[in-house]
Amino acid sequence: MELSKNYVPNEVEARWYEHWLRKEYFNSTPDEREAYTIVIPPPNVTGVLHMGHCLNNTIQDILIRRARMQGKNACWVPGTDHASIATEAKVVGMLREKGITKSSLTRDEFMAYAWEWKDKYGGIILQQLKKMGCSLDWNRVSFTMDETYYRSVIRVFIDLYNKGWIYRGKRMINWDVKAKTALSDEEVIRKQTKQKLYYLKYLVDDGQPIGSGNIASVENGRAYVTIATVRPETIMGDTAICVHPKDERYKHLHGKRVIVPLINRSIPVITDEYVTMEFGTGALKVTPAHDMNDYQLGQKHNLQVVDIFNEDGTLNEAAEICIGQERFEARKSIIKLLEEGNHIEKTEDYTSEVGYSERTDVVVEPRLSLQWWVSMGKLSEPALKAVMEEHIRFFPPKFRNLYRNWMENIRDWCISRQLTWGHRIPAFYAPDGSFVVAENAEAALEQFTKQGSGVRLDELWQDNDVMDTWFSSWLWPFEVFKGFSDPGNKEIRYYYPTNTLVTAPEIIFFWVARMIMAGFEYMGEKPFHNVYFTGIVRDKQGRKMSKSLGNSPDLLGLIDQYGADAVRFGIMIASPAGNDILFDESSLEQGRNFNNKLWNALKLVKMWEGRKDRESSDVNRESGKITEASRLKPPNFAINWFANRLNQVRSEVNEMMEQFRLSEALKTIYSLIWDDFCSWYLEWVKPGFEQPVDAEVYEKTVAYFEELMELLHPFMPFISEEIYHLLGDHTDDLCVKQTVAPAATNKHLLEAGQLLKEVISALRDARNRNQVKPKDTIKLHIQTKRKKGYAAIENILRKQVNAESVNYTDETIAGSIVVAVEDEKFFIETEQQLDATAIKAELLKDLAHQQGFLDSVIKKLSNERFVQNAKPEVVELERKKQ
RNA sequence: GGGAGCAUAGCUCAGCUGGUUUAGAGCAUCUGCCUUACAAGCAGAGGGUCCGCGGUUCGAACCCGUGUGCUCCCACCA
Repeated sequence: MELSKNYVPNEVEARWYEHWLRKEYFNSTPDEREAYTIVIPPPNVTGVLHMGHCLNNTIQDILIRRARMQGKNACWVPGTDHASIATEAKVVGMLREKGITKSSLTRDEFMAYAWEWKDKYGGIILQQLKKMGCSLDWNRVSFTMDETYYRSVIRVFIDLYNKGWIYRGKRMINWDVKAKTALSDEEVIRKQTKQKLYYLKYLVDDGQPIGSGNIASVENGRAYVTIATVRPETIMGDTAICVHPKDERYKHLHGKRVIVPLINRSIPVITDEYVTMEFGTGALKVTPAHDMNDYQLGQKHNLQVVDIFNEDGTLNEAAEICIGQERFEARKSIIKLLEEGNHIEKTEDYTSEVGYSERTDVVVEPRLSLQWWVSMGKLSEPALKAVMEEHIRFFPPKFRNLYRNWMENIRDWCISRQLTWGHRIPAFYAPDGSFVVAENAEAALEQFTKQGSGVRLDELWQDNDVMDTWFSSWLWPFEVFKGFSDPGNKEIRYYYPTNTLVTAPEIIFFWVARMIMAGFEYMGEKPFHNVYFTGIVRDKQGRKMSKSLGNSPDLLGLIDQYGADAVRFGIMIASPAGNDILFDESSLEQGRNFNNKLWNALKLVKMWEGRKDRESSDVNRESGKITEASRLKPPNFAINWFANRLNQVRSEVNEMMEQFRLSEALKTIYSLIWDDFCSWYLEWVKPGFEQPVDAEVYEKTVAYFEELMELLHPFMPFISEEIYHLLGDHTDDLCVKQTVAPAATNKHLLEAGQLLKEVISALRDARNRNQVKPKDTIKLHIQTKRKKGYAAIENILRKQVNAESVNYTDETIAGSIVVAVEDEKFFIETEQQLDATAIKAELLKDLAHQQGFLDSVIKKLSNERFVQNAKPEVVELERKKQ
């Protein structure tokens, strides 16, 4: 068969993925084997594949494929997340294009559009994962709003409510005035923002009437207090002024009242140690309705709460002035009014962090609102313990500290969202405002009736809010196996706890921590044994990849250009667990080059296929002459050495994989293939041009190559499968080939191989330095105590350094290039004119290095305290160096 | 403000229990090669104040202290 010059991935990839699917290799059902389970972190239905997914899913596929080849029942569950905010935004956008506003639709109508959108676009990302070679069990695709899943989410809500852990409370929340929704703390992005700090004068209320109209001026002679604020538009919500109790400047104000400018409301001066005396003027305006801290202060001091904003961020009647204006408009108007009234003492530029909505990028408004909350105290206890006691292991372990810190300071979780797409809160209200929590209206009515309420079914209405998306995805590891909806079923018993969760550290609190909590609460067992945290994929300059920066490469384009294996290689080669990856296309090039290297090695071996010769020996391969050395069949050394080297690396790779050192494992395999196999082994056994190849050499080489492909397969599944089949007529597939444990290795043989490599490199270096042309042959003289050992490798050595002859000598050969490796000496005799001074300089440099090394050893050994204190084996080691 | 982490070659990273470490790898660079598998290649080479300072130790890239710089998380002062 004619093989193309270079490896062409696209056709190969499509063909093999199709084949694997047809053979149903990725499908799993419970059986007697050990299960190895991974649930995919469900991407948003709105998502398209990006570099983060690429990294994350490549890692999962490596783990799953490896487990599959180790005889485990590998099950990787795919699925998507309904992503309420993101999806609703998409659907609203789509409707807008059609000229439909969301408010003109009923809930059911909107949901119909949303489902239509989901069915049309929601599966794109899963299709893209196939291009990457991901071996997901496609019979198990789950969605967080599947019928039973949906019902489970509702029932979990009801259960937690009945346990008293879900409550409805008026709390200060982050409000997105554009999306008109509550945001979780995690959805608020804090950004340094330039602002102005206004110093406002509040008159002390001395019982004197304020000037006419409703704008009071600060008149000469009247006492006032100055406060600093960046939000003058909220002064109408002020219900107190607060100073530090120990602040001497304001002691005279204790117990007094002051007057809010413009609206002339009289408010008390309170004292609290919360106030920082050094900041601003040391006097703080307290606006409980519009600031998190002020709210807490207000509660502590029993202050009135005056909410001056509507839900869209415009001012309401309670503001008394500027009613209907948008908050930033109102700020301008108020400043103007304050200036007119001489209430502004001064303004300063000021930079501080302001919260912005992750979704709409508008400034978040702290707002009092009735929301649904989960009290986290009880839930977090076992979840914290499991990680601290390493029942769940984190890779890298440094994230345990982060986790503990958060879990120990955990706050209640606001789970209601003012959206339509999602799991609707199962609370039903009667016209009098009372409510019950129930699975449906009929069940709700039953409860009302039991309570003695005479409410009718048609009078009940259900809460319009939906739940935070994470309130569904925290059930993911067990509900994909129906562990909650069908407790104790065969699948959940077999697959749960899952083995490894692979995810980004960014969502350790959003998702990982909550899954652990839900797992313990509903399955009585942790959801996974290990958590592998990937890094964040950044661009070359270290910036996070984002749509707005436009630095996010088109992944499918990259797969087209380089091939999926090369992309997998490129993303994995330099990404230890937990380390951010500075993504650079050059690593994909490296992957593509590696593909080619494999391809060319295949071409070489295939060339031998028709030329194997059972009768041949090294004799006719070299020159036809029978010599003493050639009867020793030098390739035996190469064959035996590589068998050992292969086993050695396989053990190393096993160890690395156990420790989740994936990129190191890949590097090790890369080097085994490129250096040991291609650069050394193949060169050592390669017959001369158009010479036949020894049948044993051929067969062993093919076997080694197949083993290498087996080792590589989890990382680069397509090319390894392709080469495996091109190497031989296999009826099985590498994808499901069962790996046997690596054999023990022969230490001496490995050391001999290492020495041979070093000798060859040293001799080549000497040739290079002395400008001996590659084509020019040399005469090699070896001064060694181990002549016997050289017999086995002499032919390899001769070929590798282009020597026309190899002799053994006890004496120095005059006029030759001297090379020393360990305690062996080599003399290169050549026609080449030698530069004696250069050679001497080289030798002296080397001697100095050796001497320095020796000196350090002698120094150590002559140090009595070293000999006394160091471990005997260490001393022994140093003695040997001498 | 509280917490965590990082700093090793131009770049990305190894270096696990302090001792074969006068510190390694890949990429990049340089030199020489179109050598019948591969120039997307081959053969070699150069490249380091292990962030600074102090300490512990017979011995420190590694342990301790401290300083500097960077990253992330949490909480935030109006």
